[in-house]
Amino acid sequence: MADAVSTPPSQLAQTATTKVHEVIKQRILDGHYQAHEYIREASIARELEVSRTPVREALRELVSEGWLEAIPHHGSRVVAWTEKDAREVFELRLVLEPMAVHLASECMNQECLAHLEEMAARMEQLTERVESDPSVRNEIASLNHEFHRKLILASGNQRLATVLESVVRTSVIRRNFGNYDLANLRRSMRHHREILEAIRAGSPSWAEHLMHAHLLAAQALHFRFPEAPDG
Amino acid sequence: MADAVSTPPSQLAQTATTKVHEVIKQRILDGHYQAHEYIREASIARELEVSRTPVREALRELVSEGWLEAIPHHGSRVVAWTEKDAREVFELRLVLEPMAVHLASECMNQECLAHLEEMAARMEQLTERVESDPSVRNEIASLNHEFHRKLILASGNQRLATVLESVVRTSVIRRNFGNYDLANLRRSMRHHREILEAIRAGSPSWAEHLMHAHLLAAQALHFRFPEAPDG
DNA sequence: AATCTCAATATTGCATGCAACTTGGGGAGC
DNA sequence: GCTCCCCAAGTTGCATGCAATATTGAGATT
Repeated sequence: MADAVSTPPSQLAQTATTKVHEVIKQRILDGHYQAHEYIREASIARELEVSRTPVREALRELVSEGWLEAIPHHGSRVVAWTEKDAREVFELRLVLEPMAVHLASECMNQECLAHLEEMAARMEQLTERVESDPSVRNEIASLNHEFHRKLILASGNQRLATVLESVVRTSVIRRNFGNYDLANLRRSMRHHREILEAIRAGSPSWAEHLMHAHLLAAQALHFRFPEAPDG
Repeated sequence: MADAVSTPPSQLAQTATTKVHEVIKQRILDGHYQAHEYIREASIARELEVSRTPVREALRELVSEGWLEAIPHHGSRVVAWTEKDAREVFELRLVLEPMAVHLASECMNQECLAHLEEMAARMEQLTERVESDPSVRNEIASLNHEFHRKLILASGNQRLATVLESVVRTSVIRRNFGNYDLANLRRSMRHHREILEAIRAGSPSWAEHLMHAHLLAAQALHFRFPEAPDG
């Protein structure tokens, strides 16, 4: 699970800059770095035993990607998330993900579809264990993220995938499923299966509207518990 | 027109890095740097009389923003645009801009609407001069870009604006209106006025569908002349 | 007591030198 | 003549030192 969400800037050449980039990104996701916390070049450089140069380059990238915000001559800090940000992200997902599923169902190949069905099945199995072992929530969340990602990539529109990832990643990755009770989890999993059914049936419109409903359900739950578990 | 499309990374502190950033971006738009041309750190540093450090940082940013692509240990070069890229961008605009107009018409204030109407009127005036003075095409294109940008910003969704700008900027900025004959130009300008009418009438749905049609017309013209004037 | 000034400190911004890596060409071997 | 290997040139990757700028706290002034 270490390299799941990572996206090496260009190709996967392990250079010092990319290493710093990944470490900081992971720490933001982990919550190790909190909102509005400053990332000091010298301290992270000491800690990772590199010079300030690759740290500076990694920070620049993270700023461009929206993880950090830079204040000239003062430093870079982790961006803070407001309720408005969450609304903006949902607004965009509500439009882009149904579009992606529509496109994906028009050009989906059997192999990819089978893989997605397998993922959906695994998530459903895990869901039935969530009450006896709460730690599987994390596993489900990570599988869910990967499921959506794969589905979006299958749209064939590379830009759409890039844009969606850059919009989604920061917000929902961690908190997802914290609010879900067992009934809502089961419903979410059924949505996944049904979307794949629609794709297999060759109905882009069916798949598209299911995804729309799927996200509206997630949105409703999200705003029912405004600042829920891990805020 | 110099600072029209520029977006300083964070705030407008004129540092060497931002200067290099702006210069290279402008040169890509100008066509001074061609597709797949490598930008050598040392040469641009000599030319702008700075060291390689700010150049490297600017290049990193430009890679993250999608203007350049980096090949580790080999260099950064201007991205090349294929027909597939153009299709992807139109697919995204067709979904995002109507959405933006819908949102904008729900929260538009009178001042902003008046400004947009003024811009639309100016463009219409310029259109009638395009046959006697072909150079006004550039002015119209720039006004058009600004019109769409303002409209999108009025949606109130900052992320939507950021995403759209990052998707649109590279593709259509330069070639727009090269293909348009007078009839198509006039129709395009009428679309603008009608969109504003719909907003003033308080009908988000009307405005949204007009924008959709507006972009479909542009798309049709674009792909009618696959590699038209300034490719 | 409140406020303004200024200097000390912390941090980023930039320049330079060297190391690591990629690439292309020439020569040895087959 | 062809292929492989190795080296040299060119380019990026990184470390270090210094300059420029922002912040903060103490002390002087009102």
